[in-house]
Amino acid sequence: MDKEKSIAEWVFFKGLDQAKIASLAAVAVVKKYREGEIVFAEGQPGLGFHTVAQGLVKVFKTSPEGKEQILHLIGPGEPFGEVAVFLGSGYPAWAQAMEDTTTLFLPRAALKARIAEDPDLALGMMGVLSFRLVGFTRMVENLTLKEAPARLASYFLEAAGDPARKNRIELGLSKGQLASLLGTTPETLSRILNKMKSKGLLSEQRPYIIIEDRSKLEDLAQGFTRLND
Amino acid sequence: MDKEKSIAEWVFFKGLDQAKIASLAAVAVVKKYREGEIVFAEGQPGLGFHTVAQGLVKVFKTSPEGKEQILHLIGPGEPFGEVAVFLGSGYPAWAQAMEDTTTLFLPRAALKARIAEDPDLALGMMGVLSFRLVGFTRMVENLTLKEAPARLASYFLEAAGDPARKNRIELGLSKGQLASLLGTTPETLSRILNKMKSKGLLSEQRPYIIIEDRSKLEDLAQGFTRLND
DNA sequence: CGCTCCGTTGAAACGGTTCAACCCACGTGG
DNA sequence: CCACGTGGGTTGAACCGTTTCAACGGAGCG
Repeated sequence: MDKEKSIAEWVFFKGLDQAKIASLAAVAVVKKYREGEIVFAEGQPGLGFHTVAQGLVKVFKTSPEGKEQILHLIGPGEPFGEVAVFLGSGYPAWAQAMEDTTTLFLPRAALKARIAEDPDLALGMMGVLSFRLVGFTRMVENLTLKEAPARLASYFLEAAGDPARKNRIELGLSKGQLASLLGTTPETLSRILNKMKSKGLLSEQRPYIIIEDRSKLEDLAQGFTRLND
Repeated sequence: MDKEKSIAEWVFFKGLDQAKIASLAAVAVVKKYREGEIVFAEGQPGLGFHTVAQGLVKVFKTSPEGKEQILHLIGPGEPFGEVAVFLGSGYPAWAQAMEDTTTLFLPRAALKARIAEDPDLALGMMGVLSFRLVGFTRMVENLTLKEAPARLASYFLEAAGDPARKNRIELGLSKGQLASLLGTTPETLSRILNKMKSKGLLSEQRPYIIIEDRSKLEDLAQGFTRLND
């Protein structure tokens, strides 16, 4: 994941020409958050949306007992908090900076006005929303149709990238946070990881995970195989 | 859920004037599906999207072992299959008619052209996508942060509507399908339902469910209470 | 009538969580 | 420089919700 990107590469601005980008940037507000700081709370009125410039933000839900489920991790160039803008509602989840983070904040009114006069921007935004939706369908599929080992395997394969030449994964996350992203607990994650290592599917060289047997990992991810064979 | 709506009431067309609706309808194709018929398959190229005119469609994922997870139920006036249009990808899930169903199909190119020239349409579409996204956040929250009884309770409360005067719910679904929507099995659903009845939370008068104790049901839905007290 | 489909019930098995203890790396302050 | 506390990670064992498998009941329909 790039630490920094030119603004023209940002997902949200992709394909726009310089003039349009400049006109958007003109109404944007730079905001800074310390590691651990809450960017917005669930239910809080959605006055605009953010795009991460530098840093990492997690979007998540919490249960009354304090358990958390991460919905997305947002890195540089990626937007978050968009839905509240279009629904005119509160934010549907929490957002918190996982590192010191800088975002570009676009106020709701300004954004809607721009979109209303610029079809390219509108189409880009719809692409972003659609992409999110596909991500959620996969997430629900993983949570309900696959067990934890398969979810972890899927995660590693996705993190390694499709080109599939890089078998070394840097998980820029604590294992506890990874567990929350995968909808499980740190304990189970630890156990599964051990089993994967002992079966030769992967190894660990902190802070990296090395995929040792990609095809077996893929079988696991798709539910063709169990971790108890 | 209404059995039929005027086209101007459809989610997707809401707020558009008659001329615009007419121009969209002109490029739309009416399609008919028998109960059980597949509307589109996962991965199949997304050549356009549908809006249900009459009937009911389920959008779902399947596991290799044949288990299914319903993502959405789509009723009259609601669109489905939109994301493939904006991503230019295949459909991310399956769609199947649960009753005899008529849809209005809008080809991809026509839609994109219309959106490019009509900001209202674009904003409407973004509203639809955002609404879907919020639904997914709730779904993931329910699946990972709540247990099955709480999910069922949430479902009933939502189905009863917020105005909360109507305590009689018609579930237009087989219990097996409801189980699939809630991410569980018919057997567990049956057991939970029985427990809820025996605890006086609700009763059943086919094909209706009657909420008998709304506040207890709410406590359950929010995880304040367990079904074993 | 008999078939099929849906729903229900029971009992066993399973995956995952929970709780507790423990380890270790690290940073802080005496 | 060492003692100490802290937070992330790991391990073990009991527990729990849910699934699975099998059997059965009833409604609807050819």
